[in-house]
Amino acid sequence: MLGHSPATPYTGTVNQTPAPLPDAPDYLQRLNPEQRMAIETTDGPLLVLAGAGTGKTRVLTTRFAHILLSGRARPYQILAVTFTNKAAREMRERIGTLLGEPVEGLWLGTFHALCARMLRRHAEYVGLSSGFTILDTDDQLRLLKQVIEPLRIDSKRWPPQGILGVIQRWKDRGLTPERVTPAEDCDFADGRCRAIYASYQARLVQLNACDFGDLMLHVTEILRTRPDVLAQYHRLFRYILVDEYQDTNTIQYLWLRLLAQREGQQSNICCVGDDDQSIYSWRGAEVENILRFERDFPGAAIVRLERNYRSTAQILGAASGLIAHNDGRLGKTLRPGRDDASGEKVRVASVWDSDDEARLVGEEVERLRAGGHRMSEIAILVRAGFQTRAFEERLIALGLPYRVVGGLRFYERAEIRDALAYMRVLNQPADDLAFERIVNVPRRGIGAVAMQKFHQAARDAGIPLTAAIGTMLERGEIKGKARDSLAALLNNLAQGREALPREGHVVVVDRLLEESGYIDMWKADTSIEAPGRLDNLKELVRALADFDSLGHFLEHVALVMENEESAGAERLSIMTLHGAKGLEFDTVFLPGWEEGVFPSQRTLDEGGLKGLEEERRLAYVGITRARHRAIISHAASRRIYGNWQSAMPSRFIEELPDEYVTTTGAASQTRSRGLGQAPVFSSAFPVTARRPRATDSADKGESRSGTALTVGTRVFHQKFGYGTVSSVEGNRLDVAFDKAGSKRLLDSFVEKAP
DNA sequence: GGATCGCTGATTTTT
DNA sequence: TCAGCGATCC
Repeated sequence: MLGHSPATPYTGTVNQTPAPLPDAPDYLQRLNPEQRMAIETTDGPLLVLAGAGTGKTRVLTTRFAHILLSGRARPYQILAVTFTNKAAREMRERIGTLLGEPVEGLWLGTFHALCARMLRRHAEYVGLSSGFTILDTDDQLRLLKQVIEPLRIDSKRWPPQGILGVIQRWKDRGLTPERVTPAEDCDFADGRCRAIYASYQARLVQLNACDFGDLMLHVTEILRTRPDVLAQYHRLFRYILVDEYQDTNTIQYLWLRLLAQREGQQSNICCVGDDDQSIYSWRGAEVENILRFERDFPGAAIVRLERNYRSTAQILGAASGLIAHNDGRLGKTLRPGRDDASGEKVRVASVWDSDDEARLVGEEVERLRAGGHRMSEIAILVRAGFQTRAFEERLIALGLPYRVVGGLRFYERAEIRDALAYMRVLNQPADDLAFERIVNVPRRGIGAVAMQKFHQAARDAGIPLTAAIGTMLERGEIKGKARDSLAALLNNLAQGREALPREGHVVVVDRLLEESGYIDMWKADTSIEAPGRLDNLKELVRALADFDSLGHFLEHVALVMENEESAGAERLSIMTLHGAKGLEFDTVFLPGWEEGVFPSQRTLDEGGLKGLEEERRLAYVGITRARHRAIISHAASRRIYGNWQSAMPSRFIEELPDEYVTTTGAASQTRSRGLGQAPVFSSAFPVTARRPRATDSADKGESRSGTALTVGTRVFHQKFGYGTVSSVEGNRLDVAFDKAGSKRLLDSFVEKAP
């Protein structure tokens, strides 16, 4: 495998560093030789291994501009793929800046957005029509439940989410129902997943809809089976650029390979990625894709970007030392791009518990703020969501402005989903899932029983729900309140649809939301959230005006679905390590580096090396987010699911090279001085609030310094109370506590019982 | 249709 | 511990 031969830095078609020509165009000035190589090696397959902070985005965008400006291709002949909308947007903007004007008609976007665009052109090949709806997670699940229901599957044992997960994983691997072999289908839902998958797909076609996975799956299937369509794209795309290649899953890989491998021509595909930052295997990403690049594209050139312009030498040293513990890497060492001998060492702080940890971080943030540090340049990066709470509480208490990144998104709010459902039915009357969502919102006296009847009628006649209800109304088969309210709703929708070309989508949607009573429903709501929801709805209608049609708007929402938050606000960010990928901050806090938290308990339980290495990459990503200052912390005891558990420092802490790290608190004692010391809280973190517990223990600890603990010794722990030492292993103890049971902990957190 | 009770299970998340 | 869910009751 490629990973075992990382010796040659550059292979294949390129072996000379282009000399920085004095007459090189402006946009190529002030790039380092590796970057120039990555940009100027335009033809033939190229893998750019771009370490954290090595100017990856700059290379990608400059390469794009270079291909255009050197006359190698027209803008629409370059396919540029990213994972997130944010990355796509950033690329588009920077290309515009480089070229001096915004460029139109680019094939630049996320895998899914590009596939949606392609699928609209060829939808008929997979039984859809070009106006198909893209379902969100909610709809997917609802649809799947409908499919499962008649099968009488025990939803306790086999939750629909689980089945949906199986289906999605198949889709990630490029498996249509026909391609799933019976052998693959036995582990879940008594071997009926394959059948469920098939009927789920059939229902989607009936609804003229597809889910997210289908965007990739359908297009790949078309490219696989329609040589004429494939040839068309081969002729179109002369160059392909891929960002974050290490995150591609199998279907994305297949899609790229189909587009790149052209009969009788070389593949001008350039993939940029970093195997050390692959942290999404649990989502189907295959690091193998990047490790295998040379085999897939023979004659591929490889360029390594290793000069890091982001972080201090100390931070890079710590991160590099850590990631060196992983096997099977493509091999890459970050070198400081600038001279930064004055940089601070990475700090590792030991604390008692999560409250202490939050207090420590809060104090340090206050200190930084007082020193003029920008709040938006500080981040607290956690492994998992539950860790954020302690920090939030502390920051609120201190009055420090923060935001938790990655909470509920705009599109996930109930009122936005409702309003979108109204628009979807307006746009496509056959959208049963959307109709179901709104039929009784606001209340129209339609219960489960009535819906059952409508469904039956629609199924029998083979028509959409709205059509079936329309027929039933005409025949007088619906009575009472339901009759009037449904007639009014269908009337609103029909009139809106008819008025659409005349009055425009903004006016029509606005009126539909008003006349259907949806807006009134929230006006009548007395809860505190209601005004906010009305604001959101106004915002949504306002956003409509940015699009030339309802269809385009819905497409955008389905694919982009993100919350455009007020940027630039002076707040520190709390987010997960995953969420921080691609970002950078002056100061980064990395709390919770404990066995069982980071690496996570689940990874430890699985016991595999792969999982652990991914956690280590996550740690690497965390450290490399910091420009100037990284502060790692670990607590000796943490409350997990309601009870206190003692925690060992993360193995990743031990893996940091000593010369780049300074430790404060208990870890420093255990790392360098060994047994018998109580936690000492470093003066590096000036204590403003009094911490009686910690201080007490430190004092007592010092008074008995030098006393070795042996098996049978009676000890006292601040949280667990009294206990007896049952084994000693270096500085690690097993203690049988009288009340709290048996725990494993660092000797420095207990003291000899009086 | 809405409130209440008890059970369960609890990383990481984009599109 | 505690939120989120489904079942149950009014």
